[in-house]
Amino acid sequence: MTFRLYDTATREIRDLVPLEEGRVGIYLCGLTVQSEPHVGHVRSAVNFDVLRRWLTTRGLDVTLIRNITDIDDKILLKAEEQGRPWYNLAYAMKRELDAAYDALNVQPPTYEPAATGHVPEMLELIGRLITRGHAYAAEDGSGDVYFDVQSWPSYGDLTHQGIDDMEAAEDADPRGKRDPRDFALWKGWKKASEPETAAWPSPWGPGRPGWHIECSAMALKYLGGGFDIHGGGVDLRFPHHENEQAQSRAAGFDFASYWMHNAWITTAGEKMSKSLGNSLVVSSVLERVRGIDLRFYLVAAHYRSHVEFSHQALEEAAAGFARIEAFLNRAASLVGEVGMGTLCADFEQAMDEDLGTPAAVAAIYDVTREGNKLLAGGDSPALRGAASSVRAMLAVLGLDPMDQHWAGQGTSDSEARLHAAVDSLVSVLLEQRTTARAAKDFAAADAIRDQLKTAGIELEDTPQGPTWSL
RNA sequence: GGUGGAGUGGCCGAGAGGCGAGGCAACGGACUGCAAAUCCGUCUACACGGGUUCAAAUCCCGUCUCCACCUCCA
Repeated sequence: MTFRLYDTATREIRDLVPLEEGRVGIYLCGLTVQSEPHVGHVRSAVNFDVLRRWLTTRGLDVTLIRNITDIDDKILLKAEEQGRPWYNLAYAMKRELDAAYDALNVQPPTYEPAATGHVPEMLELIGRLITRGHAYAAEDGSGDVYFDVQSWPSYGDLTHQGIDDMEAAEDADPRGKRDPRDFALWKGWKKASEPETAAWPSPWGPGRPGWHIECSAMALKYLGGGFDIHGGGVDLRFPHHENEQAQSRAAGFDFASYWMHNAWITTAGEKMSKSLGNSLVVSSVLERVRGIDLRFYLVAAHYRSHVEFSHQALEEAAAGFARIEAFLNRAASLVGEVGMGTLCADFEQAMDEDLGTPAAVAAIYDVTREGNKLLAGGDSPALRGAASSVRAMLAVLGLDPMDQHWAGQGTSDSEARLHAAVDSLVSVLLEQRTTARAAKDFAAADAIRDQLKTAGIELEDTPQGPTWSL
């Protein structure tokens, strides 16, 4: 069985055949760090994190590069509005982003290059494009450098558009362009409105890189001239990815073999976008549910499906996840430690077919149900098998509740001690209740149960005796 | 104008010619002193109108509605 992936460029699901056997190179467009990350941003990160984890469990050596765009128009604009240096804003937002990734258990990439650290590589690439006749310095003295789309016949291939069908930019200002569709590789420094710290020296005068060239330069540097998968959100297909591909291939590199794009999360039917101001900032969503619940919600939908975000759906998902989690906890209390078991066949099959996480989750529920039936029989090899299998499958999705990563999010050392203290108190009450029940004094027994419930403690009667949880 | 995507049961959400994905909620049953939890069962859906086929949510034609991208949005 081989892993199959939907390739946006060819519009079909095809076998993933790595350029180098046993190794996979992935470049994921990260964020422009200009504001707090919202749920849509982390969806992308979570999807590619699942891809990475699955390829790794399939025995592939994965190199994942996810960049940070830490210089661009909007960063400069917002920093100006907020009256602070642009690099201060970019760094602060980068830290927010890291916190969001961590809250959702997104593994750090192999490397996370920042645009500002790769200006020499970009200049070299731009120079190469000029030499090959695919780029030119603007003739208006602006210091801009543009890619010449007319010089590259396959421009538009990735998104299957003919260049003549494309709408010209709204602002008819051609600046120094030969064709309105030409895009900037390098943007000359505008002394009047831009800080000196945002300009780097170049053969065309001081300036800063265009957005598209950043990703090409960093992908080529860390993954080589040809690599396996390039990913990002669907909106990046055009112009960003089209431009990346054009400039990279025009410079003589093969670039990405597969293009993978995740769909949107919308709110109220509209795209979640910074400019619309309807962003669901991750930190505020996490005030209502745990990070693991949000991750489960994101993983339970297929990455290419559009998701209409709602708190109700999120809470339903959390309720569903709680059932799986409860099974693992009950199993653990019977068998002791639950290890990492084997993945069931349905799960593997689902994941191999273009990361079919919805079917994979269904497979987890199947095993959970079987496991719950086995629970009545006490400790058994079958129960251990079911519990360890559930745990292993969850781990592939980054959702293992026993992973210490999640433990950090709610169980501090002092909380653990508090839990132990409450446990000893509740145990006394549970003994009293058991005695009362044995004496058929149900009024007294129920009074204890109600009392605990008022305090926020739920009881569960199991064949092995009563247990409690908050 | 160009290029794509979507419409599925009370709700969320898979599937892409034929064996009722799964989850949440609800209801019934088992278990329980009663509950909770768990298990079993019930709720047989695919925007609309045609067509192809032994068989259509799935393919074809048409219609409606919604969404995205078209030069710096995950």
